[in-house]
Amino acid sequence: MTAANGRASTTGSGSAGRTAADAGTTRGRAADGAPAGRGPVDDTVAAVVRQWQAVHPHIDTAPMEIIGRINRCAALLQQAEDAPLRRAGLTRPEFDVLGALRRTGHELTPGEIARETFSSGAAVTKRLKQLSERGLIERHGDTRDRRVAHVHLTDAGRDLIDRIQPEQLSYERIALSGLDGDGQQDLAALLGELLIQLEGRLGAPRG
Amino acid sequence: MTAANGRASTTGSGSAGRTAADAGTTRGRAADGAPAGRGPVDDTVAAVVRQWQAVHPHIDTAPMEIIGRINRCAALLQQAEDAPLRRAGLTRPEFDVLGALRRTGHELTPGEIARETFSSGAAVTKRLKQLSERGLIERHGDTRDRRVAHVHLTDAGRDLIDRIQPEQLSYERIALSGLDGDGQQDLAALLGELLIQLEGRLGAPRG
DNA sequence: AGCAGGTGTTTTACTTGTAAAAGATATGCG
DNA sequence: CGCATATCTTTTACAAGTAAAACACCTGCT
Repeated sequence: MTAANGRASTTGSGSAGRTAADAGTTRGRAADGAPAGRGPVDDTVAAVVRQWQAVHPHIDTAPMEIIGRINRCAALLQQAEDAPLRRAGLTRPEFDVLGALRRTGHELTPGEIARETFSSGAAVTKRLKQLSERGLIERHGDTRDRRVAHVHLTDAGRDLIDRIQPEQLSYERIALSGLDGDGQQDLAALLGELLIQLEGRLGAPRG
Repeated sequence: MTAANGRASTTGSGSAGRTAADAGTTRGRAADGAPAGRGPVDDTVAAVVRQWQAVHPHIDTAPMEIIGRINRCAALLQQAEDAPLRRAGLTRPEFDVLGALRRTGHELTPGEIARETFSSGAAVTKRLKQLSERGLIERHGDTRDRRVAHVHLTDAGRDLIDRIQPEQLSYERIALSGLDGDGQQDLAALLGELLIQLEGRLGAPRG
């Protein structure tokens, strides 16, 4: 259950949560969607940004407002998402292995699983050992190339992922429900755009 | 340098990177910004989503398209961001500690640092030990309440963070440069909205 | 005063991840 | 054929993180 980190930084991020004013918000849809009421709510990243600006009045903090928020959202969502998995006694990385096997619909080699789940081969080896001890997956060697193994879900593994995955999706839907439908679509599209750039640039060529 | 994870999952995420078509994109601004050329590029999350839809034709994959992308972006950005820090021999969590001290402008107790950086007290204890062994911070006990310690940057620590933080920001700016100015502002605003909801719901009350 | 209970920090025991090396095969080329 | 080199997976040694317990110290109440 451990090592489910929860990073949150951006250029020295973290945050407090005090203060009140308004600062790095934008035009279009922003923090002004609220009917009338109480002053603009502030996320923790905005507070951090303000602190940095007080220290270095001239810096351009735009990157922090995106990257800091991505990291912080990832951390908070992971905490929330972990709940359904915890109940099933699975870690997220383990869940990802089962998910990869389920959604591809066929056997995978450890190397393929590593690529599918963006983890190191060594980490996958460990996870596979545990998952097979729990009877959720099985492995057998390739007959042609005896270096490679093939991994597949057992019936139990398949049942488990099929039971948990919908719970997981529901959980996520609730977590995102603070954003309306349009907001969600816009956010997904923007993140997709960014991701394409990042994967092209930083991600492996991955033919 | 270790334990700088790099999670990427959403409900059994991970991804391949094959396939080509188009699927879960949205209206408004999307993957159609390219002048003419080659078919719509696809991020890895879109491919995963398609795989799931092939397996369970009726599921609503909307949450995956946001959360999966947030996680994947976070993982890729962290890799990239780590570069400048690595050169300085700092891990991200260590950098966050220095950043918190620098941006608040005053001494912090270990507990405050833990809150600022969203980490556990135990983790902070370890980081402080290392940072002080490297001469970047110093600590002294509170005279009133001898349980508490006060931590402050040394001159060396301050010089280090002041040198690295701008590099870090530049790095981040480049990483985000695939998105135009409007896209960045919209993204920051939407993430801020989401974050406010998440922090209100999942984050500690944090008065 | 004296103690029950709370708070700030560190320690302990253990889990998991990583990098690099080791194993075990495959493959290509002279 | 036979070796050098590349590939797939696992092992090894080690670095952090976590939860829970241990410490050390305050505070308030009787």
